[in-house]
Amino acid sequence: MDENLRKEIRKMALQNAYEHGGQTRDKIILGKILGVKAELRNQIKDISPIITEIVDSVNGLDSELQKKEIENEFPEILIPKEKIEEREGLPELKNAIQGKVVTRFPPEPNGYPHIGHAKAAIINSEYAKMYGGKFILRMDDTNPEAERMEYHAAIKVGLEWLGIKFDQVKSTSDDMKIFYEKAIELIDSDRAYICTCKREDISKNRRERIACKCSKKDIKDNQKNWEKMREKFKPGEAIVRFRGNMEDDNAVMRDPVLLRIIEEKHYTQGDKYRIWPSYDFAVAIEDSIDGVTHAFRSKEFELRRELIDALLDALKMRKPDQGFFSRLEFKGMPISKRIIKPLIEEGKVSWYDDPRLPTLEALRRRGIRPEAIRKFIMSLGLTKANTLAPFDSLEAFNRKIVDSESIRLFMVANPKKLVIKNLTKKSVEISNHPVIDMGKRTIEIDENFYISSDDLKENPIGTKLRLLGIGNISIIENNSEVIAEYIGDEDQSEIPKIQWVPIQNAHKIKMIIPDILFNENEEFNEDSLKEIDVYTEPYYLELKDGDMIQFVRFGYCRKDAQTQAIFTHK
RNA sequence: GCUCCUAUAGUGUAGUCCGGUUAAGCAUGCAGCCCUCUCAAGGCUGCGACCCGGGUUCAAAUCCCGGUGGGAGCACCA
Repeated sequence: MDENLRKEIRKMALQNAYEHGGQTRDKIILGKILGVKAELRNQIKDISPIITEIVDSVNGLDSELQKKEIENEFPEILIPKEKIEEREGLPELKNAIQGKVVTRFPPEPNGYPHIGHAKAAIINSEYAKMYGGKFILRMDDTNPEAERMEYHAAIKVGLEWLGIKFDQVKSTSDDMKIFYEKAIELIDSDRAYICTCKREDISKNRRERIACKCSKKDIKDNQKNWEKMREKFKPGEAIVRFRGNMEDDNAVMRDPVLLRIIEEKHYTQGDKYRIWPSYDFAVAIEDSIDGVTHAFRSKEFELRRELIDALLDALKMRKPDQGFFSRLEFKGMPISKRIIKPLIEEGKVSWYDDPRLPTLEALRRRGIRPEAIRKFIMSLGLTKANTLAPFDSLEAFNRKIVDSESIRLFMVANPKKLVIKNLTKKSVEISNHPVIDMGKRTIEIDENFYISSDDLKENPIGTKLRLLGIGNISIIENNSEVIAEYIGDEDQSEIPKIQWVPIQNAHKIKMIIPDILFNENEEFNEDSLKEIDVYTEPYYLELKDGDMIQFVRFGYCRKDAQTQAIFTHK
């Protein structure tokens, strides 16, 4: 046993003892030394007793002696350990070549974009950015019954607001001719057949893993029926099915639908087509021909991975790598149209931009910044575990961004009139931000103010308050209005500091305070939107709509209009 | 019912593939202190976790087996 090794072990033992109250353990030291010197792993029997001996010896010293030895022999131990550097951003991709990664975000234009869309768009776009690759926005519009131009536009606006840049924008419906070619190819090679069974029967057979009679038809029949699908068959009478495996454990593989007849007018293609590809068929082909190398989507699609691979194999087309992530939803904030739509119809929620909703438009109105959303989503990582993120977390990111650009203003809720008897000041100058130079504003004052009754004790007579920027007062009367006397400017830190608004030029606004829509028991929260009348300084009128404000001692708000502000967060 | 995915502090995650260098890292939250004419931001300190049970191994959050909890799919929606 060479001396250097003994010394190294002793150093480790001392360090570990030092970090753990003067005691260490041989198993831990063994693990540590094997971690550093992998070559010792086949000599465990030899070094174990030595480690035990050294550890015992170190444990036998009192901490003073340990420290002395460290100082003399291994002073480097005393230097605080450097923090382990955390990986920035998303985990590395498999099979990714710098400059050759292509990702895509394929939303269906059937609703307003929300935080879930943001997650998919951000993850895919970050990967393209990370590898210097290409990022595609593809409107996945293969169900004419659901797609609308209004949604298409809203999605683009939302993504633009998020600051997501695309190298290419397209629609799945641009490639209808290709879907037809590929469908014919599958029919001609007997990898697909036309099924004319009833919808319920198909579903039942699928559940029971039974093949239907249509799957036994020969290629010629299928080719004939394909032609009939183009005009003669009515919607629902015939579909193209992939020959998968009716007995597969993965139900998705049980002869899935590839194309079906829909006669609804499409929002961009009109009535040019009546046979439309299903999601699986369209995505498989699109990702392949678009050159997508890595396709990430939420995990409810996980079982489709096998189908998409099988489809592309049958067509001898290139396959992308597929990845999945958990859906993102906030506690008490529904994401699905199924839940939001009735709320709007019942008038419980005003519209898709209601600040209680997790739509991008609502988040924007509420004062959440795109950069906060990006950081937040990146902080969630690529996990497949269910995420029910607390809104707190997003707020924390947002607060840090918004703090440096929010002007500090005074605002009084639950106002109570205050008269200061002996105040001679006619105006005060107050700085717009405590650390950043955002200028100052002058507020004209007289002896009449609003202060918040929240800042008054039950029996406030005799209490002292400091009106921020003005000075100290002592309360002498508390009836319908509070009467106080001015007692000087001295900064006495034990006096509570409060904000105020001069009555003579107070500006009344409506403060909207959004809260979660559904409580723990998933019942609608009747108090989810509070609207209170509050008074602000007149300076509020000089701000632009959309500006962020921090009302001192209240929280961050976004100016929504001259007479209305929305509470963002504390 | 069948199939798949998933499980780390109050919450969200890193680490898990390839067992040891971390008696588990970060953020948020909470508590305290500093700074400050805000209950903000910033700085510092503290609190707090490997779902359960077996097994393999000198060594398991990590590998294996068996449970349990949560989610998803079984559409002519995507």
